[in-house]
Amino acid sequence: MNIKVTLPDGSIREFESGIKLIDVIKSISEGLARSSLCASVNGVMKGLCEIINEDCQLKVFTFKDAEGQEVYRHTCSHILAQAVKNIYPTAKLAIGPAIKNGFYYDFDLTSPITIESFKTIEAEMHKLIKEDLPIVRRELTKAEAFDLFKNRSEEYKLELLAAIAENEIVSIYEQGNYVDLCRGPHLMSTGRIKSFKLTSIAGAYWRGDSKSKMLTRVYGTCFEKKSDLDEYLEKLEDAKRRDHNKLGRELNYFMTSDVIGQGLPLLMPKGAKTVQILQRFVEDEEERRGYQFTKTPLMAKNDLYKISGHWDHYKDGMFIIGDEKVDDEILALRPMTCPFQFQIYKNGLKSYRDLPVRFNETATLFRNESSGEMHGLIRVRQFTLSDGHIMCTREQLEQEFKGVVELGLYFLKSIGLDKDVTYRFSRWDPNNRSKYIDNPKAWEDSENMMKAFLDKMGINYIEAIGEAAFYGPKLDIQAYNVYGKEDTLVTAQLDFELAERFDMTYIDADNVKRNPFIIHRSSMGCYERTLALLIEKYSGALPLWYAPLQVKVMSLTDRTAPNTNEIVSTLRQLGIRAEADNRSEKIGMKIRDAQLDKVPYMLVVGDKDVENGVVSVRDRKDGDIGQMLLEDFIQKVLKEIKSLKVD
RNA sequence: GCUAAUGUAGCUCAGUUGGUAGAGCAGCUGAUUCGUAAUCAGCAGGUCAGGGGUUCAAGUCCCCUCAUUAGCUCCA
Repeated sequence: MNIKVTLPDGSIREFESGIKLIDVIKSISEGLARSSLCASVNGVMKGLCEIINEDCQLKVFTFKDAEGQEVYRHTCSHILAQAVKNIYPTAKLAIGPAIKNGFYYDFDLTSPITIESFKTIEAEMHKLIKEDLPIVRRELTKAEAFDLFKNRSEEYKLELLAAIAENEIVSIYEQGNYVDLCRGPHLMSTGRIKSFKLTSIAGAYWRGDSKSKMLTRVYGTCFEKKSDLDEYLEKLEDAKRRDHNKLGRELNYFMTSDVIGQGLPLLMPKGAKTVQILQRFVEDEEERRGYQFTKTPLMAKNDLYKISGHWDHYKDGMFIIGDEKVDDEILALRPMTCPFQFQIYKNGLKSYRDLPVRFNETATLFRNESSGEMHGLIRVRQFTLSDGHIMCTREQLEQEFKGVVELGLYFLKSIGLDKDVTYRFSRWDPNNRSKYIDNPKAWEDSENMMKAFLDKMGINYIEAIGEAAFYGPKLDIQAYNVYGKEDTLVTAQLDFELAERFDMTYIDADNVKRNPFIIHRSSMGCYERTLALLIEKYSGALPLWYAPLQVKVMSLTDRTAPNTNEIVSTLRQLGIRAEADNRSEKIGMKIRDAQLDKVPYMLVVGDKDVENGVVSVRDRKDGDIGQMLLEDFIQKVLKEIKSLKVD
């Protein structure tokens, strides 16, 4: 019997039923057969050894396709597992998927794997690849699979099987002496893997549950071409060189101290200067956009957090002063600003004519992150947020929400991060209600509302279930550090609950008391985190307008030291951040130091410059750009600052 | 919090099977006054993260604490 197959180019060919996919592809082109890794048949992913026996639509994937890469890397994770089993026969297999740029496999080991063992494991993997073991897919009943993995003492596989429905058929993949429970698909044989490298080792909880056993996770990466692998590894190395945690310390933006404590970085003059510039910029711009600036206490009685719900939902994350059993009054450092600004809103009766009320605050917050979470300036225990809350009517909500998102984007664009973020619509998880205010109707309403706003604004977002705040859905603008780890930079949140809890009201036009809607928002995120991301993005060479030092003025000889001092003082009068370098060093040395310090402009002042009334200008990127009048240099700098800062 | 790695001069690092603590850069002093990424010489610099233990002897071996890093979990 023949079947009709619609080929990738749209043409239809007939084949004998039961033909292997690889043979179908070979009939299209030998070249494609060599580069193809997997295929989809009527939209279902298949390995190339699998057969087809019905009319179908065929798509073929190579390493150029995400589908092909995934299968390729997934197979490489199986080879890793096989190698580990060969070397450590007592190792138990957990799971081993493909991930972005690579793969991992989780093992339960009796003796630990170290980085030093990577060489041995990689050698074994090379051996398995060289043997070019065929990878065979078999389908078993759940009971058969259970027996198989029981005989092999793979307890984790048994646990995975237990979660599968009783009468379901499961697939296993075999290569040589190795068997894995796996949905697949996989490559046809181990020899298809061309270049790989094990990259790191880490602990990971079984099934991602912190109550479960900690397994050993081995990470690796693989590519079809050695050159692509090398390029990727080089990119990783380059990213590490930009790590703010290293660069930020080297360039004296921040430091930490053993006696101060974990997650409590100290911003040094350079870091503090940039943060100050950004804060002033944010505060001024928000004032223009109708925000009123507040300054509220850094701590409060726990009664406040009991009303807000934080005491129930996030007590573990707060620094609490006093012992409930001993003290009458318990204070807590604030982990957020909202209930404080809410108290200001409540001061005095509000009319609908007063709305929207927009409060902003440069708010220092304290969150007791668990010890393993801290990361440089990105995750810390004390930070300063460009915080704010808007109280408005239902009718004003869309306009206000839009304003919040636009403001956030404006700031991101101003500092240069707007192209490096993704948008996440963070929703609640109806299956995990203990984390949220249990009011499904309100969740549905507010999520629908936010979705409508986002769609109307044309924001390209992904939805994330279970990432909402406990009081409402969020739009999170996500940024990525040099390791690819994601963190929230800016957030805009709808709150349908706290106004009622805090008895925040306004008198509406019909003389009825109503609760306002609340938007919780940040506009530039928290400054420590933003600074970290900026250092990574620019490798420490921050754009002129918020670089801590803008101009270094260098004397060529001791004779011109008075001139550099005078130039520095002129620049400072105009608000340009300048410093003199009058050391008795050669100019090459001074330039080297200023370059390493990533100062945007260097002015060399020698006898000739003084004679001609000019300065010799050096740009940190373009090098020596020649002599110009100091006045012209000033105009150039001021113009550049203006053009960088505002869209 | 969990799994693991790391912590030696201001910085980057070396330090062998346990036997008196090392280099480069930075710093200080002196000389040099120089035109776009390191001038030369001399000097000084350490409770080897902190604490406890084993040993005739500990930077080195063991235990605890603190901090840093990667990943997991968490992230209002």
